[in-house]
Amino acid sequence: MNTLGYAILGLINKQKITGYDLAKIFNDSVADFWNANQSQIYPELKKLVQAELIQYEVLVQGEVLEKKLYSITEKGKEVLEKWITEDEPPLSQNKDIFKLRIYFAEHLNKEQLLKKFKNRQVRCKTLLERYKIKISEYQDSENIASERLGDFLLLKNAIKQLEAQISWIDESIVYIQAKCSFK
Amino acid sequence: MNTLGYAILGLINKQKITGYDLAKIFNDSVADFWNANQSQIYPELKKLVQAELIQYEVLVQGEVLEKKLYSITEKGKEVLEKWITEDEPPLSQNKDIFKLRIYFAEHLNKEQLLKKFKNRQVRCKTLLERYKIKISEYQDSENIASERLGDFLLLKNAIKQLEAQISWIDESIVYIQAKCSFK
DNA sequence: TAATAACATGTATATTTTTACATGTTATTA
DNA sequence: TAATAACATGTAAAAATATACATGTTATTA
Repeated sequence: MNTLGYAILGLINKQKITGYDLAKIFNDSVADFWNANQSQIYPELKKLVQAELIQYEVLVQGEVLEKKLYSITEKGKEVLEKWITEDEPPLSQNKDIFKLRIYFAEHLNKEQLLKKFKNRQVRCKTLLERYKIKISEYQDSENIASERLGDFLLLKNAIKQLEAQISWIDESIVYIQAKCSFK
Repeated sequence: MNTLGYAILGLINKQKITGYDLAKIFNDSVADFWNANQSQIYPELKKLVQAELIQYEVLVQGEVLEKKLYSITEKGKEVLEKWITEDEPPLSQNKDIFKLRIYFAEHLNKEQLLKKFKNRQVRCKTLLERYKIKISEYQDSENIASERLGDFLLLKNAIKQLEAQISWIDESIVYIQAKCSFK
């Protein structure tokens, strides 16, 4: 079974959920460390049902619209538990087109390079603001329910990473501006 | 053309190089923001040759071993230049199994969770040391040749990101240890 | 009430990436 | 000199992922 399967299993374990809402979670909350689109999610759900790791009940909304509400099975819980406690793979490399282009920075002149950094800066700051709003919902960080612990820790992580990213961008901009020997 | 093609093009543009050495670069220097293995690299090289973006000369090493030394063409330079100056795609999401598991932290008890974090801590610190050694080669950071500017900036980035990661891990460990309400 | 946004589930196709295989050479070192 | 690690190029097949399509429903709002 692949990682996406476990990701879905873990999300379904948190709450009964439809495929559609799973897709939304992959685009929102979880997006910082995993993602998937609906064309992956629906087939994967089918596989998980076949493997008897999840099951579903059909709800009818309105007159006819059927939606499948998935829940985890006992077998699913066991499989999930086992996977979570497995040893970690090596540190993952993160593909990043922006960084790849910066790596080839010699092709850019000062203005072009600065433009790239400033564009990235805006994007990072925007995202950081979003995360900060999210984390402000955890006022009482001393006393977080265990089912929200993961969310909280990863939100902290995302914020730290973004702050580091922004700090790097700021320093790079200063460095590039100061550098006169530039084509 | 896909991003890997541009990555290879950019690397070949820095220096004439063999497929084998490209693979090494993808596992070493560039690994922090892009990677590829030989089964992707060789077919991609073929495509680039067909598209006349690169060319090669055959070198003979020892008695019979032929190796292909690739270099960029004028057309290749133009294509590369154009790609580098393109607008950036949205911030990329980085899939990370460790974070995914932490997101499901409610399944772990205190010791298990701490073990995961401490394991990650060691790996990050090891990598950080490697990067710090690398960056120490740039003593005179005021005066870096433009063809090494990208390397330098990205090394800085990798170090900042790792430091942020480690700081997050440290704080998380303290937080988890202090948290008594734990199964 | 008509238009539209959001909800909901899926398939088909193409692309990308990984894993494993397959073959042989050259340099090092025990 | 025999064994081995590193060098070197590639293919086959499987798995994962992305893009686009296809269809229809329900809730909102102008």
